[in-house]
Amino acid sequence: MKPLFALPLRGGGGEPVSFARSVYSHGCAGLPPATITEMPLAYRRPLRIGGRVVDLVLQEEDGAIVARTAAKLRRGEREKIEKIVERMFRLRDDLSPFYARVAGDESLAWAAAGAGRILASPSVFEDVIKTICTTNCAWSATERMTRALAELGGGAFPEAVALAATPERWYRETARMGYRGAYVKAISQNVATGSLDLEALLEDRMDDAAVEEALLALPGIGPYGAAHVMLLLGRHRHLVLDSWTRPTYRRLSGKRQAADSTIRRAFSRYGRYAGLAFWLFLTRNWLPE
DNA sequence: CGTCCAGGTCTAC
DNA sequence: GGTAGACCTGGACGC
Repeated sequence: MKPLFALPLRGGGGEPVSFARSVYSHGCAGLPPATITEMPLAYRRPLRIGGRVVDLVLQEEDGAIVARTAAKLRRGEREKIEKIVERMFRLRDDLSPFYARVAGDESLAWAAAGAGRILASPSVFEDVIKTICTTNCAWSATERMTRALAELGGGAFPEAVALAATPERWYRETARMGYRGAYVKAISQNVATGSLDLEALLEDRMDDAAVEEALLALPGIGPYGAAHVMLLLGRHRHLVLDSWTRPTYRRLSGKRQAADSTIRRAFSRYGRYAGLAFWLFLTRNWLPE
């Protein structure tokens, strides 16, 4: 397969980007959820483009993210895919202030080698829906729900129009989403009609408070979900506090117990990168080395 | 077989 | 603004 394009592994501030250390916070970016150990070699990701599903392979070569596909692309599609990959790796984010901040840090200095690109989905819509599928259930249930969604979409995550047109029965009996089904369908309907524009949350001009407010207004998205989606949007202030991160923090920090307010205070020194610092602190052992 | 709860959120006080 | 209770589902666990 010939390369489609090569995106330099550099962030918005010219800082290094480690392909192997670009991981997603949850199973949210991949379908099916890829494992972290696959990342250093290649990242496969089915992508919907021009009304069909294209299998995209991304890997690191000579300091760049190289994309390939066996599919025949039409005019303009290569550029579209390039934009999508740039968004997924959040290559325009400038993490250099964060790297400067952790340079002398005992627990996070390692991150300055290019970690912290939390892989996002091709669309904010996909990230939001998948995040809802992580709430109040075991991880196995999240995988089941996202697998069902991918299957409905013919291999890639379905578009809002398709989800809006899917009967409740499917949500209940096939995806087995329980009460989440109504949330997913409602959001999909609003996106499909155009009354809700989740992709607008990608705009840099929006401030964090406005993005957070818009996310919290969505059914099924609360403080946890908003913090999670915001990390995927490159807005790193909020800590993702849930039933996995809380005990993991206690285990790694050696604290017997820690209230949310205490954890927040412990990471407040990272300022607008507090949420990213927290996440990297928790997931260091997910990464190679 | 019943209870609990998992990478929470919503509603009703 | 803060806090119980309910909520789909299905695996884990105790009895």
